[in-house]
Amino acid sequence: MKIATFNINGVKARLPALLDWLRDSAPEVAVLQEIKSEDAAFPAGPIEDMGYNVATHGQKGFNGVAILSKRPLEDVTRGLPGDPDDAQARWIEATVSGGDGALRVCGLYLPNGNPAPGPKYDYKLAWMARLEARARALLETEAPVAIMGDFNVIPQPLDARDPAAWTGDALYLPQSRAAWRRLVHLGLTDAWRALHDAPGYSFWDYQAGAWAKDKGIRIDHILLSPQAADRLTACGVDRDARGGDKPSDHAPVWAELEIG
DNA sequence: ATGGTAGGCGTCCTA
Repeated sequence: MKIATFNINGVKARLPALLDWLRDSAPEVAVLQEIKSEDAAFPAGPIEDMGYNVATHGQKGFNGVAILSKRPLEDVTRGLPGDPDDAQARWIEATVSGGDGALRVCGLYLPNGNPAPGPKYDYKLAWMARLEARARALLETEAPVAIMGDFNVIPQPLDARDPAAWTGDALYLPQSRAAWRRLVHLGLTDAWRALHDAPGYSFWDYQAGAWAKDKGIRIDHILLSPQAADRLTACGVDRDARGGDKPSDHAPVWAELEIG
């Protein structure tokens, strides 16, 4: 089962690029971030025509997440637990059943948090604390779970071409990276880092020729529960998508799990 | 080199 995450930065502007990527990479399950669309306006038709079931958790103008799956989506839930007053659409879960087991898929768009310090950074850290609580509950199920999306965290210096440029940024501040470590240390496997020593960038700013100079960062991650990590066979970044026509500023990240 | 670019129903905000 090939699973993938892709921050598409606006589904309306990105629909041709999204359809091209789905055709070329053909993930079984894909989570999307920054759809920047309400549920009713999400262009599900052309995606369903490619054989995907679609579940969205949208919001007008900003944020918004979705899950696409060639197999039926079961038990869909929307919103990260822990704060009933949080109106930002950044979390969606669904179960995808394979022939020999089910995978709980979580798609997330973690708050950027800039400028830091400030209320946006406070929101990021509070959101990460809620994420840790949700991950702990998911791990207690002892089932295959994938928590994936745009984490807006650069875990280590290796994950940035120019780490010094990110000093003081909410994506790289010690508190952000400590919260990431607390999450992973619950018992999750960072799929890319488990299989690769290479940087594995997934984001390049539109500005200042970052893509041309490969000044990237790795912020799109796939975290696996032990029961999912046992079945991990490959992980990759679809860099071609970043170099295409009218690209997102992110590239998709995918993992292959031996779940039939 | 403290700029630069992109998307969204927007005369700015978010990234």
